[in-house]
Amino acid sequence: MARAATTSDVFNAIAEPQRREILVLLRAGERPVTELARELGMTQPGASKHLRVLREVGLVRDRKAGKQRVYGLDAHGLRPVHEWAGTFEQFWDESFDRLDAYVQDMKQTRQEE
Amino acid sequence: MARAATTSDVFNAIAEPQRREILVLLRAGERPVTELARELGMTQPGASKHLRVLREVGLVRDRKAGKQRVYGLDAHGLRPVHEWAGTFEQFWDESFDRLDAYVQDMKQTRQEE
DNA sequence: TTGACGCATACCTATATAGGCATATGATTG
DNA sequence: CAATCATATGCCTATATAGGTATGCGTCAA
Repeated sequence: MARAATTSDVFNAIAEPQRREILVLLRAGERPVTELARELGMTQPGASKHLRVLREVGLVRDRKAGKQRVYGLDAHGLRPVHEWAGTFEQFWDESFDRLDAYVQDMKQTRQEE
Repeated sequence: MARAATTSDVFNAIAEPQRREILVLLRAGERPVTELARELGMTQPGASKHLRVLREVGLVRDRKAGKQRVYGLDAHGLRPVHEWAGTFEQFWDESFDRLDAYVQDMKQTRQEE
């Protein structure tokens, strides 16, 4: 099997650096495709493709504005990411003393089996 | 070009659902490979491969314990993910930056799906 | 030393991109 | 209607997996 589709979920969608850049740019406001492409130094088709992925997972939405199609941020879908990573918060501040203690525990437990 | 390598950064590493499951499991304590594989219903080589990716981006550490190799969590690398997603926090609760009512309607519609 | 056990790797296959380029699609204007 | 601008897509290539299977390697017990 290949890697999971980027359209399958938000975690895959934001795995791409350029897509994260797009989201950051859109934080400052809506933008048409060409402007996004220009600001990020990518081709127009390239920008459109990334925007499509972001749209399919619901991180951006588009709105027609004359000849242009304006993309805007919908960061709602990033909340699960934030919360998921947040569940590990207690582990990244502490020293590993605690973990090491746990390790010793496991070691003993196994030896006693 | 193909997609960026999973080993390139944490965002790519956690894009894989099974790897996220591994991290969640390790939150409860260290575990040898075989036990992880059993608990997650994957083959031993499969678990080893995912663990390798996680190790290369620094999300897990391994320690030899006799015949076994025990893997432990090092969630430190998840902090950037949490913080990055957090920079969008102001956008997922309240009204959108400069998006109009039309956008709000779209938001509600999608949330109801 | 010989097995047995636990794990990492090599190898192979199918798949999903990311990108570049050409072109179809839509909308706007003269 | 024709020309033009703004985007989206189709097509093609090279690459990076995710998984499965077989196997090599190191460790421990008898």
